[in-house]
Order: sequence, then C-alpha cells, then structure tokens
Amino acid sequence: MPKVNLKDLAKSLNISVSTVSKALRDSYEISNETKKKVIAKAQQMGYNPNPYAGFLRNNKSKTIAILIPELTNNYFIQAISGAETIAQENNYHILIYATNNNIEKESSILKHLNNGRVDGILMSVSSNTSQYNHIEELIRNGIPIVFFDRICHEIETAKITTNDFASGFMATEHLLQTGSKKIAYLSISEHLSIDHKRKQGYLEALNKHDIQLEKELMIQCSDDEKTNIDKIKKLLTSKKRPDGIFASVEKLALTTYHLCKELKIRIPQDLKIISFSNLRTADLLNPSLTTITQPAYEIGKEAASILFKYLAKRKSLIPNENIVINSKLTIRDSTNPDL
Amino acid sequence: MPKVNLKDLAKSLNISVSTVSKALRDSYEISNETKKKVIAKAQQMGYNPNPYAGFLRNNKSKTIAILIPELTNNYFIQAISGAETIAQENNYHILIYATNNNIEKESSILKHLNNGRVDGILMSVSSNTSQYNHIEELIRNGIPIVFFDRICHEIETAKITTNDFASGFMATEHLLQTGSKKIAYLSISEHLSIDHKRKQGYLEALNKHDIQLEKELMIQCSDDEKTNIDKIKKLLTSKKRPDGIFASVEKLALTTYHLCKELKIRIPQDLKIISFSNLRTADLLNPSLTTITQPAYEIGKEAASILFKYLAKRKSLIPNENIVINSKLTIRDSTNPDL
DNA sequence: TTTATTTACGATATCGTTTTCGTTACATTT
DNA sequence: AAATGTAACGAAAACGATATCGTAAATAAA
Repeated sequence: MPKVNLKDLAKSLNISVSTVSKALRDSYEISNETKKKVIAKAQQMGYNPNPYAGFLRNNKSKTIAILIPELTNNYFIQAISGAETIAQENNYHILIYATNNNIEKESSILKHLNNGRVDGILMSVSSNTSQYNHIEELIRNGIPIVFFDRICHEIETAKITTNDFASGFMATEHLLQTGSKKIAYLSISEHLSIDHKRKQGYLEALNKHDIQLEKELMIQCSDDEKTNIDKIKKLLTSKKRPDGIFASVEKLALTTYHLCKELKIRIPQDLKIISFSNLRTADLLNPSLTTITQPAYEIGKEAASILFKYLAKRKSLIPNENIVINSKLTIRDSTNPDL
Repeated sequence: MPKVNLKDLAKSLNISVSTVSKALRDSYEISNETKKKVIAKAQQMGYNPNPYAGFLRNNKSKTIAILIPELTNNYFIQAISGAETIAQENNYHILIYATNNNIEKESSILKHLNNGRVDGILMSVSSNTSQYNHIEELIRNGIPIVFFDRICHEIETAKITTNDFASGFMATEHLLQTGSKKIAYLSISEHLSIDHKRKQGYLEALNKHDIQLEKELMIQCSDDEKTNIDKIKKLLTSKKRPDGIFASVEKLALTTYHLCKELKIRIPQDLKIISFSNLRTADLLNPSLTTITQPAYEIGKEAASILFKYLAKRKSLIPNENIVINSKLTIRDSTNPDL
C-alpha cells in the first residue's frame, strides 16, 4: 500500500512537512545535506506527490483541454498529435473532448471546464457554432483559449489557420488550368469561417478568369452523410453537370469518389476533383487524389506552443493574433488532364 | 471575476458552508426550502465547484487515461472515439497519451499516473513492452487497467481483443482460396500477442493445406518505416517472390502498395494482398483492399464500459477476463482472382 | 412533565500540498 | 558587548469541498 505522502516522509525523517516539501522543490532555504536525505528517502519510499493537492493550492493543473468537432478525422488527429508532442515536452496533460458538431454538447463541455479543471483550451469550434457567449465566459474567467482551424473571429485571442482563401483560389485555378470549365464547390458549413474563405477563394478565381458563377454549382453540405449523398448525386446527374469539383473537406471528396464509382463517372476524364485533405492514402486512391494539404501536425504544435507560452507567463489574456501556416498543393491523377 | 465558491455562497445566504454543500448534494439533512434557496443562489451567482478540491477530498477524479502507441492510427482513433462516447455518458474525462512505441515513455507516463491523477486506465501496450513491473505497480496501487488490442497476458485484468487467431487463419485461407501459393506474413512486432496470434493463424492455415512454411516469407517488420521498406522490397524482388501477402497491420499493407507501384508489380494479378485494417478508404484504393476489420469503435466502448463498471463498484481489482469481439473479412479487389 | 426522537443545521477536521511567517542558532559587524 | 545579518528549519494557514460529529429546537413517546 505505498501511498506515501509528505507527512509520512517527514515522520520517517524526523523533520517537518514543510522542510520536506521545500527540499523536494529545491528551495534555497534548505541545506544540501537535508535535500539529499529527503530526496533519497522519497526515492526509497516511492513518494509520488498527489497532483490534486498541488492543483488546489496553486490553482494550476498542468492540464489543457482539446475540443474538436470529431475524432475520426485525419486533420484533427494530426493536429492533436502535434499538440500532444508539445504538451509532453512541457509536462502538460491533455483532456480530449469531441463535440460531434453539436453546439449544446460543446457548450456543456465548456461549462464543465469553466472551473479551473484546465489551465487552457485548444479548440476548433463546432461547425454550427454561431453564439459565442459560452466561449467568452471562459476567457473572462481567466481560462485562455487558442483556436485552430475552425476559429471564432469574434473572440480576441490567438488563432491558427491555414491560408484558406489563397488555397481555395489555388485549388480553383488548378482545376481551370487542367481544363475544367464548370467547377462546383462543395461546402461543409456556412457557419464556418474556413469554409467561407475557401469559397471566397473559389469565387475570386472564377472572377479572375471571367467565369460567371452558377449558383447551382455551390452545394451546401452538412454533417449528415445521407443528405450530402443526395445533394451531390443530384449535382452529378443534372444536365448542368460540372466537370470539376472542389471539395472544401476530405469527407465530401470521398463521398464524391463513391458516387462516381456508382454512377460510372470517370475521374479525371469526366470530372476532375481536388480537395482539402489530410488523407495519408491520397496517392493510393483510384485515381490518386489531388489535394490541398494542411500542415495539421504543425498547426497543432503551433497552437499548443502559443498556449503554453502564455500559460508560462501566467498571462491568461492572449492578445489577438492570426497565425497562418500555408497549405500545400499536391497534384495527382484526379486532376490530370492527360488521362 | 465570478470565481465563487461555497464560502461565498454561504455568506450571501447567511448559512454555513456545510449546509450549502449538503444542499447542493441533495442531502437528506437539508430541508427542501433551503435546498431551493441554495440552488437558486448557486445558479444566480454562477457557482461552479472546484473539481480538485473534491478530488482531493474523495480520492476520485472522474478521469481516466488512455495510453496508446500512436495517435495517427485509424484503429486507435476509432477505439478512443468509442471510449470517449462512453466516458461522456458517464461524466468521465479522458486524458490521452501517446507512447510512440517507446517503452521508456510508456513507463514514464505510467509513473506520472501512479498517484491518483486518474481513477483508471485504458491501454494498448507499446509494441516492445516486455517487462510489466511498471504496469503491475499501478494495479497494486489500486488503479485498475483494462487492456485492449495490444494486451498484456501476464497481468490479471480485463482484456478486449479481436479473434486474432481465427482472423489470421481466415485471412490466410482466403489468400489460398483465391489462388495464392506462396504467402508471406508481414509481422509488426514479435513482442505483441496480437501479432503472435495472427501469425499462428497464418501458420495453422498453411498447415491445414499442407503447405510447407518457408521462413523467408515471414518478414519481421518494426516501427521504422525505412527498414520496413527495405525488407519488403527485398521480399518482393527476390526470386522466391510470394504471390500473396498477409499484412498484420494496415501500415505494412500500405507500404506494400507503394512498393508495388514503384516496382510495377500488379495487384492482384502478380500479388494478392490482405490486411488487418481500419482504413475508411479501403474500397477506394487502387485496387481496393481486402481487409480484416476490427470493430474498433465497439472495442473502445467495451473497454471503457468494463472499466466504468468496476469504478462504479469501487472495485479496483478487475478479475481476469478475455473479451473477444470478432473482426470481419471484407473481400475486395486486392485478392480478386478474376482480374 | 419528563424523556426520547426526529429535523435541520453549524463547527470542524480532513484530503496533501505549498507558502508565509516565525524562530532559533550562529556568524558578522559596530 | 550590543546590534545586525544569515542560514536552516518548523508551525500553521491557506486552497475548496466533503463528511463526521455535535447541538439546538421541535415533535413524539413515556
């Protein structure tokens, strides 16, 4: 039953609890001899400090939370992985919460966190988040939040994103340059800033090349896979079928792939596809998928680094800052004009 | 600065702290009137209990840890997702740790957890784990551990796995039935029970069909992608090249896909491939990949459920139990004999 | 009326740390 | 010799909640 605490240590050394505590924290008040003895005894007795006692005393938990819309998503997992790496380096612990794109769940989780359980939060907002009260309250209570990817412009803090507008522009231009004339945009949520920016890039590229926007080509998808399938199928079987598709998120590109298989639409001959994606098997798909890939791991690292920087400073108010880490276009067969 | 605690509530209500505490916990000692008042006031003042004070007092943290070898792995993510669902239902929180297949890191993380920070642990052991002292100590200290997938037979507790032996047997037989004569097995780690069982299934299938094992066909891979590439490339370019491959994990199948592309080996005509995998794009690969898929989400749910069951009982010693959730074979083109 | 019993609440110890503030004993300065 | 300084330690008060007592008043039983 080696549940040894400071008191036990003190007793077995015949010194006071405070001396033991200070010795272990390497205080200048304690002589080197005593420190050696204490450390040796602690080692021997297998002392392991109770974290919660310290948290209570110091109002610091060495723990952060990561809130993401969904776990089963390559982008978010890579971002978490990056954040986790930095957390381990800083001896921080990570609590994970999936909001499942449910604003009530997001709000409820944040309420639970609004009590000192975590020192800070990394989050990507739920896609239908349109009220920010529950987020602002955390910050008012001194719990800093750093946003990544699905950010919240309305809140003053650090935000890590990729160059969504430029990437959307680039993706669309790539489709144009590889021969597409009628390009559709698959949107995942009208409430998301990233989606909006990618769409703006799409529109700007069309504009630059003097292409009239056809509204039927902008498909508003959602988290409901079934209605997505219906909408995209309708798009692909309409007489005004596009010859190029720009998917704002990976999931929609994969749905399109499935539908093309079903509808015998050839990629890239009949339809070219480009998508934001962190799929590691993009080059093994049939055909391989041209992607805009976000440096998700780096984004996670950066977000965590910024948070820890301010936590170390004991500053809970993080000034507004927009950090952009560029995505990379990887051209593959799904937009190959020579196939 | 709404950092209101029980004392503040008590003061503003002119009653004692203990009464407030009991009222909020719906104690029978408190009258309904008082309860109403307290609850209303708590609501009004935005009271949010400090979790760590309670944890300290009760020696319970409503938190569990999940330790996995790596985050960027479809199987583990789905398992985490399942566990997270159950955790949210039970109002438990989840700390995530990646061991990166590093036994020292695993050991160090477990040491950090050996102090009441978590009530219990869900874990998949690091692939080179061969000593179990660091794990046994946790259990001795009353922190229950449930294993999933990469389990530790030597420790008495609940273990959730899939039917690895039968699945290995089935995979190998499927290759035989689709025409493969020389079947290679790609192993990920000789220290892993799951690998060992899958391999036994492979050997048993060969035996059943009176096929002599050729030792050069059992490739011992690792976490080092480079040496894996070398070994598999050597296998694929040898004169005794196999015409079927059974990959024990997804990663090795993907490496093989890449190498086949590079070496112009046609799948499935020249080489058939089957693999354990939770890839969601298995059917979109070129060619689509025949998989043995574990119900990872369910495995995660099951593991968490068992842990919570014992935590609710305040029983920290979980009796030994082997729970098997069967995998499913999905036949696709990578083993299609008619292509 | 006296003695139990119940109801509703308060005082206080406790969980295990950290930290402030004393308090020695001894060395150093005037 | 008196005053000051310093090094090394201990006592005790936090941190915020919970649970064990105790106790007053009100009710019931004798």
